[in-house]
Amino acid sequence: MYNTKEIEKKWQKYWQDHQTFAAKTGDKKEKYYLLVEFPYPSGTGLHVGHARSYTALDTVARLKRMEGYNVLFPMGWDAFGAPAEQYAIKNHIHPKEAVKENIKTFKKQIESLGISFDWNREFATTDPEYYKWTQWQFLKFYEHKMAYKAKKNINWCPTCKTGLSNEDSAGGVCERCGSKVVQKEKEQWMLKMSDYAEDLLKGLDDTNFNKRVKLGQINWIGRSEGAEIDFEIENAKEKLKVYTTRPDTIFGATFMVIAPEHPILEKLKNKITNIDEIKKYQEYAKTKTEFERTELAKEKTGVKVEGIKAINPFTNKEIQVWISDYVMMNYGTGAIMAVPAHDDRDYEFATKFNIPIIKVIEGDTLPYIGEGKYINSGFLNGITKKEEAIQKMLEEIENRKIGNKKVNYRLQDWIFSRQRFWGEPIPLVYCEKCGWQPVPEKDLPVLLPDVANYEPTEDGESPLANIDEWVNTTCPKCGGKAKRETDTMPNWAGSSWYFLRYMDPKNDKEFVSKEALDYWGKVDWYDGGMEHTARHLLYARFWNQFLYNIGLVPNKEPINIRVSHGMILGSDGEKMSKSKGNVVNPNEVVEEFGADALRLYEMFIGDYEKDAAWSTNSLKGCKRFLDRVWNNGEKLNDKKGYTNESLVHKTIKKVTNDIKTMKFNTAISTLMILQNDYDDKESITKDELRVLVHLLNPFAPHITEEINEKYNLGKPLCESAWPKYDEEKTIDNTYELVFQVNGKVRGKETVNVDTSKEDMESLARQNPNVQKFTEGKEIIKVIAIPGKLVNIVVK
RNA sequence: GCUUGUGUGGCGGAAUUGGUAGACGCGCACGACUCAAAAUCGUGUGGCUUUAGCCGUGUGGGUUCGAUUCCCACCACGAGCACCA
Repeated sequence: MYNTKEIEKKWQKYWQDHQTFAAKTGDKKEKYYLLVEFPYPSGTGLHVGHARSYTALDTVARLKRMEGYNVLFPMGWDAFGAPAEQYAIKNHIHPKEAVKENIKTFKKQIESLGISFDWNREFATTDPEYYKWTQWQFLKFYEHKMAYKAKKNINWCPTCKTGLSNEDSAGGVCERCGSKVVQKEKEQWMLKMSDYAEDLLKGLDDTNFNKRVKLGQINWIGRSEGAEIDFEIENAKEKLKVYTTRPDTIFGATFMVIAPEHPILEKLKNKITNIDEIKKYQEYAKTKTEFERTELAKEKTGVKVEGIKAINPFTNKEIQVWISDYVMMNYGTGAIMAVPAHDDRDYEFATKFNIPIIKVIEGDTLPYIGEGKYINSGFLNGITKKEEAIQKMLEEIENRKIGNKKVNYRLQDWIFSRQRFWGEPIPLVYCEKCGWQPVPEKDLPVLLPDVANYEPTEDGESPLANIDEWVNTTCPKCGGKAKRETDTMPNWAGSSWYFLRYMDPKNDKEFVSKEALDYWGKVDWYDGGMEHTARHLLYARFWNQFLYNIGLVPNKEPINIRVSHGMILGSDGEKMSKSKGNVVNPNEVVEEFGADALRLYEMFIGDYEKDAAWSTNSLKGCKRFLDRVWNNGEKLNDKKGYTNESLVHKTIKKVTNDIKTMKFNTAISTLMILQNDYDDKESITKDELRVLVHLLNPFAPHITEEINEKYNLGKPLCESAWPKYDEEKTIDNTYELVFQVNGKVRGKETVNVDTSKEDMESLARQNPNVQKFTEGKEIIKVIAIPGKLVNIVVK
């Protein structure tokens, strides 16, 4: 038989020695840029899920190369992040050491799968040569007033004295110590992503993302059309501005609700008679974690603001003002007009606190959300169409100058600060005299200090704040004493532009050369996990659009196609995890069955975009198929060409199309059908074997190259042109004509493709079994579809 | 709750400008080889009845000569978002 380990090693070395996968910037061939999300090199090593997506795009990459494209298929490491930092704190080593080790393991594992990455372009986000440019780009944001500092709440563990990500504070408790997480206000660097909401939405039209990916983006941006309307406050000059998508229901607005943090409370505190109670509620709202606000706060809470009243501008009636945490300060204006008859939340609130409810749209139940006839609504009465009522109301609001149309987005500005050690330092310094100053370009990168011992600070600052010799510096403007910003960038920063760097990874003069940007253009095909299709993709698009707007990149949208692969689950159908004991280690699979069998199986497992459960038996089936392909070598004859031409040409056509449309499983089953045909033959030609191993090569690159060489079928497959099919030869001369009576199959006959409808019909009538079912019955209709069937309808 | 996707044999899954449902693989059964087992090869494999047929793609209806495919209602499961006004 054959030794998978020897074969794999041999061909991996061949590809390395011949630089088979090196992409050439500026090459005359047409470019094709394939990208898989670079992994976080965790200590646990490669997951079979990584193998799935890498193999999938590797298959496409190998096909595209053989079709004559200059393929860029790079790989790198997204290596900043909390796990490396925590590991380092615990073991008193620098995180870069841990990262180095993990990358080594990961790389070795990926290489053992024979993925055709161009390793010449490898880098890690943690390389100073890389994060220099991440910092440089941050300064571009700063320079264009797209970065600013603002107070924001962070999840805070009072015991560990550290800020926590939402993931680390799931369930409202600190993941490490179990203490209750609270909200703490902190000054943070922000990127003005909300300015780009409309562009990020519109830009989707210039991409070929599939529906589910586009929807993810659209939901995240969350565009809504409505109006801002001013409500007067009795006895005060202040007006209360609300945002609503339903101005048509304003006659039913019987109270107002404002967010606990709303600034008007401070402005009107002298008029508010229950200010202590209000303050108490504000405190209560602040201590609530995100978890409590969503999970536990099923019941509405709130406090009536005594002493002030608002006026409904259309009914001119006094209405109550309440504060409640179901209104968010960071969306709209932080205040709403509540229409309890026609909004679930307002209804719940009004019933709980006995606030009047006025119906303005006819309907049987309360709250009634649907469309209907307007009542109790002055000039809107009698209208039945929502759109019409909204339009009329908007005109009236603008005529009376009490408000205007307004589009809102859920998309918020990007909180860009992290109080962590293991991230890109934000390259700014603070000078008492000159304020915030960017670090000059010549001083980039701002390196992380080489210390092995660092602990979180008492007050939630980054661990960097404790390292005096690093913090203290001079002001680039006045030369006086200054302090560095100690916050670092989020993990998302480095991954927001890495696809650009791959185009020109060694450049120490620019983040990417213009030449490389112009040559490689967009990422043609980007694959990643479902968990990244919302945020990461949005961040990357935002970052790129910003670079485009300041003239640094040639395309506004950086990615053409984005696909999201399904997960590989354990054999029990559950997500793989150590605790469940259902983890499959790709190393062990390669060891026992070989890389080709693993690759083939992961592509055969099912629909690429869906989750799939691991099955070692199915894997063995794929291995058996490879063995049968190998055994073809035993029965080669001296003849030339294909004995079953139409099957071969059909196979070439289907495999080619299926790979390009990600139907990897059916591509493989088509190859299995071809092999089954060869198995039925006494002997096969070299041409027949060559075409099979060629088509199989993108999936199983090692064994196919070995067979090709062993039987002198031709030059190495990776250096040969992809097989072409002849459309004419895929068409059969005959087909199996189906006879139906009343839609049921009653007989079949092989006929010539050009059999006329008349002949088809008479063949059907002559068929004994058809006669049996039509005998003594009245024939109403005969339908003849050439190439398919004849259906006789009887009564 | 909203948005969205998916429901096909014992299992993973094929097939949709509406036209032979179950390709391919796994598993299983029987047979060959073997002292025996594994591996391999061959045959069969949706269910029910057997010369032929009936039923069958989550459930109920509809359109059609013909529906896994189109339409309506419902059920189940998964994913994403989650008090966004």
